[in-house]
Amino acid sequence: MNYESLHISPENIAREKQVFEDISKCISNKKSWVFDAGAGAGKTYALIQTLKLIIDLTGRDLKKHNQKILCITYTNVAADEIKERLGATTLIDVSTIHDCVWNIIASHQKQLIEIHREKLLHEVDGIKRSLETEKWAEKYRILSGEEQSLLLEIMDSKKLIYYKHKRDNATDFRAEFTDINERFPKLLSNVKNFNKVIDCLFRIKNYDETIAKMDDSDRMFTKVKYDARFNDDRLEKMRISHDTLLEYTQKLVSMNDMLKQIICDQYPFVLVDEYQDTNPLVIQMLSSVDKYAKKIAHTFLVGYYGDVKQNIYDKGVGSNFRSIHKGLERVEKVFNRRCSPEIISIANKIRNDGLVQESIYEEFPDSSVSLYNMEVDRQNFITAYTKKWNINNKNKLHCFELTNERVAEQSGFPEIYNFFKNSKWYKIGKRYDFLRDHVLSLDKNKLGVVQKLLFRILDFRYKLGHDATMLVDVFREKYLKDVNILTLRKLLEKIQNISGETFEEYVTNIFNAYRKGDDKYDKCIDYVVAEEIKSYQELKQFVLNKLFYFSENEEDPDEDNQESEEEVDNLFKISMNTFELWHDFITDTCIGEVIYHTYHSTKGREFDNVIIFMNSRFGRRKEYFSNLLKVLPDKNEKQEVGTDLESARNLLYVAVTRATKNLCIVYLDDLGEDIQPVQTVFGEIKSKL
DNA sequence: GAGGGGATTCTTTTT
DNA sequence: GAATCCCCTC
Repeated sequence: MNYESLHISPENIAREKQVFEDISKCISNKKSWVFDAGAGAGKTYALIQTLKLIIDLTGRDLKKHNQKILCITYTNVAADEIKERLGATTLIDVSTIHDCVWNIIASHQKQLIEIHREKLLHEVDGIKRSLETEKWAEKYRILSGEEQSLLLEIMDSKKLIYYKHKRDNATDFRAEFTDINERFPKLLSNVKNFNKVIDCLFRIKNYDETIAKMDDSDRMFTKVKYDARFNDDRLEKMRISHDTLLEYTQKLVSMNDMLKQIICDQYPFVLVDEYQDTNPLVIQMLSSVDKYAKKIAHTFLVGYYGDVKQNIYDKGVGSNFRSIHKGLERVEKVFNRRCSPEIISIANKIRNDGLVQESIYEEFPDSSVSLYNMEVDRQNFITAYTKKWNINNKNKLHCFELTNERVAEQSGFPEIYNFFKNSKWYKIGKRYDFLRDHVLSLDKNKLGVVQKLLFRILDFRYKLGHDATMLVDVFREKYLKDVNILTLRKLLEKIQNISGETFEEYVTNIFNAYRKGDDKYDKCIDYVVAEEIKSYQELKQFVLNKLFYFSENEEDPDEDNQESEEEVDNLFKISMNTFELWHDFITDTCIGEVIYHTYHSTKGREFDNVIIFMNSRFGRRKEYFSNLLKVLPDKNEKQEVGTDLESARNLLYVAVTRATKNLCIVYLDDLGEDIQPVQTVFGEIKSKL
């Protein structure tokens, strides 16, 4: 969309200015505020304007007192964007909440250790309580105290064997622990419950030992560590997760007035971007600093920017916000600078909190909204709409799907996604939650080990095929220094000429020319592939080791290995075109006219042409969207708080408001008889293309 | 037909 | 890691 040609009336310009003046009044009256604005209102713009205004008003004082403005974002991407739009300034710290909070508290190790010790004790208590009450532990409870300690003793001596076979099926697992089965006959009747109990026992032991070491001031146990790369608590190793970091911070701040003062003196202004996504503990913390600052009469202003209805993450504070940080001035912006009036009107009906948006523009280009309820072949439907909306490379079509699996399928590389999904490491290893990051992340660092290797080869090939690519992108910089251009060009040509219809062929051809006397070529291949892989066979072996033989399961090597080998073979027999589509997807360079996203991943973005494919089920919740559609324009917000209805509503709101001009929703399940609510919002329900 | 146990099947996103 | 389906036993 080209918004610059759209006209805004003088009245609306004045009204928009007034909104900003409301914020500026909060600043001069020293009142914290919350800026609520629906989708497409220009929230980030307002945030940046506010930052600039604060600098204009108080920059000099801030500098004099060595103070700063703090701007907290939810993601690194958002932090980077704000930094860029802001330009160079030393008066503003922009960072994610976790970075920021860790910077503040990391030096308070003495108190952190105390909190950590308490947490460990608390966890041990909790685990003991579940062993005493939960049904899955009832077989364990039957044992006498002596038997219980004996069990722990035996299992502790077999710890490595236990972890190795933990994921085996029940029969194999029992075979490995026949001695336990003899000594405690009933205990292994349910292997899963047994595992749960043993895990608990180990954790208690670990935590107890850690507490003891902390009390002994063991050198390895004098500091609490946080590493943004890991998302799991390793409390016994003094390492905490993202959530625990916030938990500790909140505790530390609440019990330490000195720290509250340090925070408010260091950062008299704190702006929170997308506050609805922020963990409630963060809001609690800011609220308590706010209270304390008032008590000691220091300046401390918080400005929250966000939209409760765009909370689509489970852990975000969402609509609970208002009950946590009270006494805020509310600034509301009703303008929408993104969507057509038609789409705005639908979005207004989906919202149920009373915020009604209006377009800021006097006129808007032709737009369309339609809703279909029918079973469709997606491809046919998309083809029809490609014509209808005149889709081409400059006017792309964006399709929203609920799951990543479907996005992978529609984007043309289901075989690749499914290969990983069905590989042992993910499937038997129950690492389902890693799949998305490992296979589909646009951040290459987040890809899995195997995926990274495949990506390197594909990216190398892609860059060779593109004229715009600089030599430095393809070759290690070291080469460029002592090789003359002619040799380099020859080498480039040689590599460019490597062909292959499938991944197997391509890699085979790469290695056919390897170690044939061309030292420079060899080095180049070493760099791209990996030092330890010298043939297609070795590549295959690498994949097998990482994804299939990782536990070195020695039993039935024949049958097992053959099957796994076949799967890897099949992966590499897939056409190179399919791999290219995967490569384009994770580099965000899709050349097609149709681009697929999950609903969630479109947050913050906007597209001219959007088709939303929707069905009733989302995950385990079979009636996720069907329940919402039955009550769609219902304004009874309070009853919905915390329910699936609320989260479905927010997700639909986010999805719908991504569209600027053309929007089409396709509901693929039966709408049932109660179609009135859907009609009220979307008008006619079409059942034919 | 009730309940126990095993295997299989699921979503999204961020730090 | 919970929900659900399926199979088995009593």
